[in-house]
Formats: sequence, structure tokens, C-alpha cells
Amino acid sequence: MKISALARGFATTVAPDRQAAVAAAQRGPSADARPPDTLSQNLGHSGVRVVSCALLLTMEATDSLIEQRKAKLAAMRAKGVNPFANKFTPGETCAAARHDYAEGRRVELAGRITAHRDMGKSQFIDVQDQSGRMQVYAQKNVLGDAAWEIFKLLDLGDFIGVAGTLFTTKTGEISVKCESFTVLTKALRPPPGQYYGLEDTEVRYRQRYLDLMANNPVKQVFLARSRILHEMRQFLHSRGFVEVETPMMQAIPGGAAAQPFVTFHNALGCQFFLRIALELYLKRLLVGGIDRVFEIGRNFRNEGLSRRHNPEFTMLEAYQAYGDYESMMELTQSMICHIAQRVLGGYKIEHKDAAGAVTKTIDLSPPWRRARYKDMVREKAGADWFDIASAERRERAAQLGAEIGKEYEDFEVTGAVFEKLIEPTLIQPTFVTHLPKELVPLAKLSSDDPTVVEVFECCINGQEIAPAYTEQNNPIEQRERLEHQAGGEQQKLDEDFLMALEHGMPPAGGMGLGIDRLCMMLLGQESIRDVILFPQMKPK
RNA sequence: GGGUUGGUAGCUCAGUCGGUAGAGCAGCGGCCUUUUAAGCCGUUGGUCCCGGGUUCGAGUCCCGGCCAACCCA
Repeated sequence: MKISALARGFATTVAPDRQAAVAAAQRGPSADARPPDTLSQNLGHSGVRVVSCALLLTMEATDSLIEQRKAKLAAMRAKGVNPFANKFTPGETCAAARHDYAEGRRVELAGRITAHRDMGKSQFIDVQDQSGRMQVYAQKNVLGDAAWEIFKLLDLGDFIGVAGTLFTTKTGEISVKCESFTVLTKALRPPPGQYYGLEDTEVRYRQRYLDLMANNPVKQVFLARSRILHEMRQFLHSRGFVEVETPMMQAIPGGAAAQPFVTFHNALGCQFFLRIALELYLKRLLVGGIDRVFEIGRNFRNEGLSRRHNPEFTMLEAYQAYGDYESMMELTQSMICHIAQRVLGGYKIEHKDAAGAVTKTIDLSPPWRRARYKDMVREKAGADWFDIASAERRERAAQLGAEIGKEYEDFEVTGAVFEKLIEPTLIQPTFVTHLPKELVPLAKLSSDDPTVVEVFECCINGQEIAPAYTEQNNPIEQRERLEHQAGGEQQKLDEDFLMALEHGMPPAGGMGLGIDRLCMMLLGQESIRDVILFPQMKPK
């Protein structure tokens, strides 16, 4: 089987018991079995051709690192090895092999070579797969001369498959004694250095694969992000929520106040906007009878970039018929606690600086603090804050250090004070409730105070992570609020959404959660770019 | 949009007063069959981000630009 596999250029296993196969390949495969463009080009039909390839290697190797690797690639082909094998199926992962250690147990592993220590007639290499690393010990007298020559053509960054037996070295490291190996991928470029890793932020973000390769903590962050999303879905499914997908291209971008991206559909001949929120389509589904519904998806906002803002970011929005903002508070707290417990194994999260010193500790132990918006503002800006004249309020806000725009209305002045002076201090989870109605045009008024709405903003880590409210389902009031918000720009009014409400939407609680910010909080990352695999960068 | 800092070998970084471009690791050659940031000997490798300017001479000084990080708006 091995011979025919070799001849077709499939997985090329090199081992002492298969030296005959290698030799056969060096002599050249039969004409009908030759691959169209690979082996046959480099395979000599005599030993002379092979020797000349080896000479090429030594003579031209100094050209550049890439040229050196290409020369090794050619040398492999000359020896009958396909440096890009089509298939190799590892029997287990490196971590599993380590976990189920038994002296002498045979294993088959595959991964990237991340380190090597050359001892002359033996070599230690580190092979890394997603699960972790395994040291492989290769010896010339075990592999045989032909395979050994090929083994020496391997570089850092190459992928190989390894078969051998587990043992423990003198220094106590679990390792694989290599009996045979398969070249899976020849890397033509050198990987970033192992010891220092990859530090250049620009390269890390633009070529994230190098970051993942060189910086294991970075990889762990993104693996954890995946688990966070998984647990979130599990939790919501367990509560009977249905996951849906709604349009990203929308004729009228609604559900939030933000600048949209514009795009154009050629066949329809009209302009579309990338969505800025999920809200209005999910509410249409409440009208349609999907009582518990959620979507996890990308939103796009045409705004500046910063440590906390990426133009595309991921939101969860969940809507629950017959719920209100109180039920969403319970849902939010339970869900985040569930995620923390399952992904992090506890409620306490330490954020550290570059030197490893703990900068803050977030404690998610329930129940979370609840506080009314106005009370928090009074506490910070004076008990009489809401009783004084507008001019005085502006003056006081400026004194406190809040930035006040000239056109700001009263509620916006208060909002600036909250955002600038209060929100950043809310490191521990806090539900801020009863916001002024002007701030949230899609929520229902509070039954005991008509100037506020039934709303909370869940703040953790000094950032608003999840707003939620008792959804407005009165189509007449909703129209008034949206018209006021649109400020006379008729084309911004989503008439189809209003018509849906006129068909009757059940009373419901709704919640939105910024997934990227949640990940920052849970994973101790201070920049949104460190929880987004490919953050937006200006094209070079 | 403004400010600060940075961009030098594949990676991490030095580079003095303006005077032939440096180190460690990686690579290449040699020795080495239980090493692990292996070791020892030798050695290759540069659009100093880009474009102008000053100067006999610019990685270094000046002007403009690009990209990034951080802070501010």
C-alpha cells in the first residue's frame, strides 16, 4: 500500500521498514502513477539527478531563508517525499497522549514543529497541535539512514505526523520515541521566534496566525472566547430560546442611534445599510409567535476605532415574551454567572498588567448590585441635581469634568455625567435601573414614574455590557417616540416594523449584550482588539 | 481630528557627538544518540518604514508622508 501511496504523492511515511518504498520512489514511479506536476519533476531516474539536487541545496542555500527552505523542499522531493502530504490521521492529540501516558504505548500524533535540539545522530523536536506540545525523540539508528536524511531537512514551522512509543526522558519529560514520521507540510517561511514570541502589535493583528503560533496566551484567549459563545448558547437553549438569523443588509438601519455603513445591491438597484442592531427584526419574530428568541451576530457602526470600539462587533440580543426588564435582569445575571462558572471555574476574575501584577479583581458572585440611575447621579453630582436650573447643571457638569456639547438637552448633560464619571467606576457588576425615558425610545415607561423607563444597564469592568428593558409594544406610542428620535427625517422611520407592532406584539423583555466587551471582562483583556481575531486595520 | 511614543536582520532589540550597520536567538557548515532558551567552533544575512532637505558624509539632524500603539476629543 505504501508504495502505491508514494507513487501517487499521498502521505509519504518514511521509516526503516519502508526504505524499500523510498528507494522505489527515488528510482521513479511508473509512468501511469505519476502525479501531474509534483514528484515526477524532481524525481531523478538515476542517482545522478538526486545528487545534483543535493548540490543545489548547498550551493544556493544562502540566498535567503525562504530560498533555503525551497531548496530543502526540492531535496525532499528528490528523495521521493511529497512535502505536502494529502492526508495523515493522528490517533490522538498531544494532550491526550500525555494524559493517557503508559511507558511503551504506541501513539500517532501530528502537529507543527516548534523547537528542535540537534544532538548530531539524534534530535529532540517539539511537535505542537491545538491541544498542546509533545517532545519527539528521533534517532538515526532507529529511523535508518534514508529517513534520517529526510528528517534533517525538517525546519521549524513544518508539520509532520509521528508514530512511536511513549517514554520519559532522564529529565522527566514525557516524549515520543519516533519510529516513523510523515512530512505533512513544508513551511516556506520561518515562524516568529519562540523565546520572545511576537511582540509587534501591528503584525500580531494583521497576521494573527503568527500571533496564535508564537503566543500561546493569545490562543488561549480565543479558545476561551469560543467556549464563552458555546456556553451562552447552551444556557439560552436550556431556557427555551430559539436562535435565529436576521438580515444584515437593511434598507432602514434601526434599533440604535449610530452611523451605518452603506452598500449597494446591483440587481435591485438600491442602497442598503449594514445593520447597527438586531432589535427590530427580532421583535417582528415576537409578533410572529416565536416567544423566546435570540441572535448572536455582527453589528456594524461607522464610527471611530478605539481600545473599546471595533467597527464590526458581536452582539447577543434576546427577547422573551411575557417577560419584562426584571426577568431580563435575572436572565443576564444567571447567564453570565453560568458562563463564568463553566469557562473560568469561578466568579472571581483578576485583571493583570503587562508585568503580571493584579490591577483589579471582578467578583461576579450573585446577587449583583442594583441602583437607580438618578440616585447614582445625585450621589455623584449633588442631591439637588435634578432640581436646579439647566444653566447651573451645565456649569456643575463642566466643573466635574464632563464634556458638555453646546446643543445638549438636560437629559444629555446628565447622561454625560453618568458616562464620564460614574460608568467607569462600576467595576463590580451593577444593574443601573430607571433611566430617563429620552435615553431609551424603545422601552416602556415605568408605572410609578412616567419620566423614566423600565430599563437596566448592566455595567461591569467600567463599561456598559448589557442594556435591557421592558419592550415598548404600543404601536402608537412607539411611532411617536421614533418620530421624535428621527427628528423629521421621514425616510428613517421603519414603517414595516411599526406595522408589525400594529398586528400585536406580546409584552416582552429584551436584552442586548456586547459579546466583545463581555469577553474583555471575563478574559482580562483591556483592548477589544485582543478579543477579536482580526480587528479592523487600515489597509497598508 | 489632536498629542505622545514607536517602525533597524526571520524574531527580540542595541546603535554614543553626524563618520564603513551591531548583539542574542533563528538560519547555514562542523562536532555531539536523553536534550529542553541544549552546548562548543565557524559563518551568512540589511530598501535602517517611504519621499525630500541640510552636510564632504545621515539609521542619527530638519521638513513632509505612511502605518501602529497609547492618551485625549
